[in-house]
Amino acid sequence: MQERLDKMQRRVSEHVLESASLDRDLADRKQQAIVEGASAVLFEKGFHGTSIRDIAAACGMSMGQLYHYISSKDDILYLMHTHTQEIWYQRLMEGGFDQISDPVERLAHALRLSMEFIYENRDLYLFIFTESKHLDREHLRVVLELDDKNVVGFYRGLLADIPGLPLSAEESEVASNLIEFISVFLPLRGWNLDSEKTREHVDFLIEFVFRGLRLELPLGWRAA
Amino acid sequence: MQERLDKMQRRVSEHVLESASLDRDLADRKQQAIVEGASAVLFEKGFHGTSIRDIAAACGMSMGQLYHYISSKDDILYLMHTHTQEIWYQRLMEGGFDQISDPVERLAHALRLSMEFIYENRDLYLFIFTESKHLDREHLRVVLELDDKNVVGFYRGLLADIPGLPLSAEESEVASNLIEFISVFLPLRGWNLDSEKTREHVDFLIEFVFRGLRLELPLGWRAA
Amino acid sequence: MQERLDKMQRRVSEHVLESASLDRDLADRKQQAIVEGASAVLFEKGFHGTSIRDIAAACGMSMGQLYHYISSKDDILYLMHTHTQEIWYQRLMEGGFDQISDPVERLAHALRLSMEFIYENRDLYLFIFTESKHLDREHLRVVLELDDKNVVGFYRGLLADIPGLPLSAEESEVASNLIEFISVFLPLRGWNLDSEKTREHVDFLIEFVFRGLRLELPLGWRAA
Amino acid sequence: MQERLDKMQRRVSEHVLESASLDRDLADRKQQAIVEGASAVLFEKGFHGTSIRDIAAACGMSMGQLYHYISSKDDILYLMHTHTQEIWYQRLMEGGFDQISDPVERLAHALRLSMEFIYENRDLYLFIFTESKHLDREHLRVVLELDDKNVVGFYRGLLADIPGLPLSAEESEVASNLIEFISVFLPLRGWNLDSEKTREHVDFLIEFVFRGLRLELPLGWRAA
DNA sequence: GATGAATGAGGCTTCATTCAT
DNA sequence: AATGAATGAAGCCTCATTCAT
Repeated sequence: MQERLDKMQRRVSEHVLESASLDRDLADRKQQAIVEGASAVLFEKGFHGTSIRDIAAACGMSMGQLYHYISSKDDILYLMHTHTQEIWYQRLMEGGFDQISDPVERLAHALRLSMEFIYENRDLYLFIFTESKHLDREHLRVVLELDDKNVVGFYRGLLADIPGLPLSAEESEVASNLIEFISVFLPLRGWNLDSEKTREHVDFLIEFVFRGLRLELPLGWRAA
Repeated sequence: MQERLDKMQRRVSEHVLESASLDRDLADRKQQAIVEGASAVLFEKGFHGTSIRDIAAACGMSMGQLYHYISSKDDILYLMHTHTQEIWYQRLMEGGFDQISDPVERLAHALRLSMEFIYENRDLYLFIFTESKHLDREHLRVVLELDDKNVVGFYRGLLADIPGLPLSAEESEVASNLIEFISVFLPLRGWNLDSEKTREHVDFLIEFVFRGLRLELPLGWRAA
Repeated sequence: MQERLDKMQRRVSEHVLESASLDRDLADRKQQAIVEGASAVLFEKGFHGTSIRDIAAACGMSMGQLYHYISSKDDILYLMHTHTQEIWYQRLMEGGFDQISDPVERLAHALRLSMEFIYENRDLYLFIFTESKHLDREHLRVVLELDDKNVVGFYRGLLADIPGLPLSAEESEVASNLIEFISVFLPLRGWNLDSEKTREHVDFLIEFVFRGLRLELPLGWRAA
Repeated sequence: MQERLDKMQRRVSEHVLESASLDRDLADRKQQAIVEGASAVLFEKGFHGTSIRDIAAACGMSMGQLYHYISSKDDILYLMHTHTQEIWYQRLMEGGFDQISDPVERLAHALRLSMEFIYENRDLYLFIFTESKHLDREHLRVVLELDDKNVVGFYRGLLADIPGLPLSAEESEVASNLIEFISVFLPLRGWNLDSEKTREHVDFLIEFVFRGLRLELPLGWRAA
């Protein structure tokens, strides 16, 4: 598991910069700083509404410095995507998710952790999902690939571990993608909902998913 | 029912142009032409990537003429949204949906019609959902309001009509929004899925939703 | 003959702008204005040293206007080239060159007219010959093609008309290119020479070429 | 003769660096390495299209190291010029040119050696001639001076050595410059010509020059 | 009424050179 | 001594909107 995360992280600077003479560690740190520095402005103004000048200012970097660690504005969008996947995965690991042996319990726990995390980072997720179309073709390909491997693939793996899952292979595939989709429902389409009751909404969504999958929720799942 | 559609349509030109001297019918027809003419370019290049020149050319209009029927580029985005809601509603009506008396059957039928329609117009829906963030504040407000009234509200009404629906008020509200969300799943996140099996996927999604809502699917629902 | 000139001129706006809705006449006039307006700055600072802002200012146009009539800075370089070929050809025609029936006399006259014209426009020719390498691949191809057809081709035609020219086909080909080359000698490499004696230098160059070609100069050729 | 070459070489580092503390020999060697390392990139991308980073990378040096041996990017252009003159002169010397006593034979031999050398180094010559305009004023002055002294001056000397040369002083001056000019004809304007027949073209050019100068070619000159 | 030429601020990106490490 | 990260001005180009014709 840990090795997958490492692979994921290492990919970041690989895909963004190729310059031979470059301190890779520094580059990674700076890219991290860019993502963190840029987030607030990007969430507020959107990707197209934010200029490179805005981003440089928000990161406390000069434009020139910025361009040492990215090679185009699109790279920032790309970094936002990989960053999102990384921190999502990290949260799952920190949540002790991988210490649960029962696969159904694991699914329930993963759903709750995921939805809570995504809700906490709702600005980020709203940004990611509405701006992903603006990635250029090559970056988009990589991001979708990573998503398929790491996020959808994660749920695919969870479902596959459940013995006697009453779904066909094709249904499982749809379900894996659908679960990811439903997990971002609150940031993407939750504006009509009472934000004081998020906890209840998450409970409902988890129940909804389990029923949809014809699974019984484990005992005491709400205690999570 | 028909009166709701009328109200929806009438809103379009109201919000876009205020000039009293304009023939309202002509304006509506031209706006229709703009939306239809612009769609292909917009889907291909995205809203920011498409210039007013591109749109004028694609509509076979001069830029001047274009600006007689819209007052800013943003209006076009707004028109795309209202247009989408309109044709969605129209399809539902044409689908004979309002002649079904059993509320559960009506829900099943509405889901199928909706998902099929949305899949047929997947470029449009992808566009709408990824570009909605770029509406300016006022247009956005109106679009969300319309969506809440016409689309979410539509599902809200359907659920309310089901006697003994085993959901709390809060859960119903979440569910109405979630149903709309799931109905656009295929265009928004279906890229991993085999496009030859869309029919199966729609079936699965409908079953998923019904189970999620704790409802039994009506007999013969697949025949639809 | 006149038809060749027309063809040449018409090519200019064809290659530079494709936009469907564009007054072709206006475009041609504006492009002419651009070439004429930009020349002085370009000669002084070179192509790379001159910014689009400089050029716009020198032409009395806004940058936006400039870009209605060109589609990139490179286009200006391209226009300079075609413009040069045009005015060179125009001068030859005005010089009554095509009313001379004896082919050898025609050559002598063409050489003198050419060299005089090129010397008068020495800044332009210096610019053209030293900056041509900076044309992008496609424009370069077109320019070389035009040069081969119109300028080198012109000399090729003159040589071909001379009965009993004591040169092989291969030698004629070299000679045609060499004549064009020598005709720009003064602007390109004349800085060591006394600019008061240009007339003499031209005479010498013409004699040099005729001797090189094993041709006798026609009687009274100096009077031209 | 040798002393002229030495003087030429010594000038290089003199003009480029003034820092007294630098080992002159090391500096010369490094500058040599810079010219040789940078050539390929420069020919491919042109002077403006090549960044200092590109050059440093191509030379296998760090940017810092590069700036120890040059003081500005322009210096590199300057070094390319002096380098060109040096290797040209070197080739002439190696070609045994200075062992020929008959002045007309010497001219013929020099022309052939020159043209062959220039053709072999056509990328370099094309570069030199098209980029010389971008030298800053002071460097340009020096380069032109060196050219006048070493290259044109070389031909001037050869012509002066020919007894009974049927040219006036003014004509000789033009001729010296013209000979240099014609010797770079193939790289600069030879693109229309069949590159398989370069040998023939050189022969023709030499004959052309000799006839132009009213000189008889020495017996057996083709055997060279 | 209809056209499309004109505006000009602002977008992204590059790069020669310096200098802290 | 040697490195390459950092600077920031300046480069080319776009485009929503207006308005003279």
